[in-house]
Amino acid sequence: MDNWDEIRTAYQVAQLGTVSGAAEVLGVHHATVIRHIDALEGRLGVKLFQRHARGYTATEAGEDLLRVARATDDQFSQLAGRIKGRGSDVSGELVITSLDFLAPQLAPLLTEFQRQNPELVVRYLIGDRLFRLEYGEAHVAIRAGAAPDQPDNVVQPYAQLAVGAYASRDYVAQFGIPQGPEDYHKHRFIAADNRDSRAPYHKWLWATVPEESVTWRSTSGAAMEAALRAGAGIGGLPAAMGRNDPQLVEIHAPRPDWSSALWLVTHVDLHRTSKVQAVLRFLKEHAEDAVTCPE
Amino acid sequence: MDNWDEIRTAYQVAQLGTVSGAAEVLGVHHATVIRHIDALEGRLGVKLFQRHARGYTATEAGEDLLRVARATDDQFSQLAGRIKGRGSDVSGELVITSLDFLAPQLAPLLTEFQRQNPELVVRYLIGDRLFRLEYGEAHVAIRAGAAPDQPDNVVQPYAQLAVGAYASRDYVAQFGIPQGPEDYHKHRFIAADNRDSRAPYHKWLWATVPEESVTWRSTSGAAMEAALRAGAGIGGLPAAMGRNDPQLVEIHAPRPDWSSALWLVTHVDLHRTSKVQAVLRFLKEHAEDAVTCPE
DNA sequence: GTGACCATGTTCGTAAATGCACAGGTCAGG
DNA sequence: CCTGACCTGTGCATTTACGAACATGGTCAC
Repeated sequence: MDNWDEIRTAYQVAQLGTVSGAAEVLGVHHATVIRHIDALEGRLGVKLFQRHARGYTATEAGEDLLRVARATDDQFSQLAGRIKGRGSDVSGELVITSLDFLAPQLAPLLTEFQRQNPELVVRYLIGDRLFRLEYGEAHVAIRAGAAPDQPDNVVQPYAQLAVGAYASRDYVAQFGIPQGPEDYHKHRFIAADNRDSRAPYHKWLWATVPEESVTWRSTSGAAMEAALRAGAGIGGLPAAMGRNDPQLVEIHAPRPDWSSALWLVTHVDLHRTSKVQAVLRFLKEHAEDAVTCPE
Repeated sequence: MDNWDEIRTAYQVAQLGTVSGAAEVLGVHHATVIRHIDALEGRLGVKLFQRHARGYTATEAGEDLLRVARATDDQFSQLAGRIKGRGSDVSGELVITSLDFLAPQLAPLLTEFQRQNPELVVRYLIGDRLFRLEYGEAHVAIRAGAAPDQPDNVVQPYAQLAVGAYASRDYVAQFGIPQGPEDYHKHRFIAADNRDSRAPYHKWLWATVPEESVTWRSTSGAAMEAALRAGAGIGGLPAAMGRNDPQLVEIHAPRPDWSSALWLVTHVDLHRTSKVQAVLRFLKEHAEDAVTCPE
């Protein structure tokens, strides 16, 4: 039972009773309708209609087809409504991914966006691996560093992430604040456990701070943040986080050479959907509030 | 949501995950598959798939389509099975029509046929009007008289209906048996209330019997038969009926010029179906047993 | 009866859908 | 690092399917 269009044609004929009427509804020539019916009957080996001067009347098989095809037509109509509806409003799932250290800033933003679009289900993916837009794992990714140049990905500049150095009040009470690089050997630093990290702050860190002073290392940004708050040492943080937290002390104000670019990345197939467009617009409008830090 | 073939194509792509795989299953070129997808997405205004080098993965809309189309595919498969099955065995309805006076002979035949095909539902239509094969009102019609020459009707000779003249025992006891036409004016005859009837017996009757002796007239064959049994007069009956009924007396043996031809008529669209073929074969095999009367 | 109208059915030229060939890319395995 | 297999994507030639016109037959109203 291949060639669903012929079934659709037969369905209209069965419903209307005439070839001409079906042809008009379907927007094709009545010769086409006749050919479809003949082909379908030939393939099935059963007459679906009895031909007479007043039109076509369905046989038992035709009546059976009429019932099935009517149900199919309904289902397809509903499907089209759902799909088109989904296309024009912001609902369903929104899957967004980023590096973990952006989670504290992004989560409130996404929550507000969800408040504006109650139909939305937010899935905020953070993992040790990069989620791949090409496989549909996420609608939007927020990436840091050099501009991604993946084909099929639409890249927009999002914000410049201001990064400063912070420590907990406990740490400052115990170790003080370094007045310059000459004091670094007397301090403890937190860093990513990855010498090849391309993040500007970490490149600066490994180049400037004595290795023996980098006493707390982790592959997890969240773990590093937790260690920082627990007083393990001085760590780089987005300025928006460090400055708004009364428990943290700013060791170094954000420096231009520590900042890294943030990019909004979407797959080209999803970029033009209204849902993705809406979230991109929202994120860009609120970028300065949350991610960058005014000097 | 027109063009069901594109939905079917998208369904296969969603199920298999690759354009090439879907193309192979569908028996078309993969370029065709791509064009179908593009056309469908363009019409819906929504991306159904995300393209990447390893294939296509369905978006939410594509997943929705997948569910609906899978159900449709199942239903169409079942439909094809039913229709093809219906084509190769004898089941469902068998609608047959005839003139009413043949009912006593046909009914037992149809019952036996139904016994051989238990799946069959027999609808034996008899009415004051001729049921029309062209409109699908019946699968098989049994007609009497001259060969019908309706277009689109397949006509086969069925049997020669032997007609004799009969009366009830009561009538014979009262009036006796006419020895020849000269006695007819002393008898009572039953006839169709239609001087233009083309039935051979009735044409003979109106031409031979004095009009004042035709004392019981009806437009209904069943009513005439009932009147005959009630002793209203002498009437023509199929010999198979009159001779097998001990309550009836044969006034005249069947005469060749009274007999009329019976025809099996089917609509050309139904004639080749196995169900119709089966019933036609059965009726012809049992024609001599029930309808004609061996001399 | 007769003409108007509507239906199916067929033929033929054309346009749209299809198949083909090739390019470009990714991924897995040696 | 390279190679082969497999996927998508695209321009071009071809075939299939379609639409226009006409023929034919039947029904209904007048």
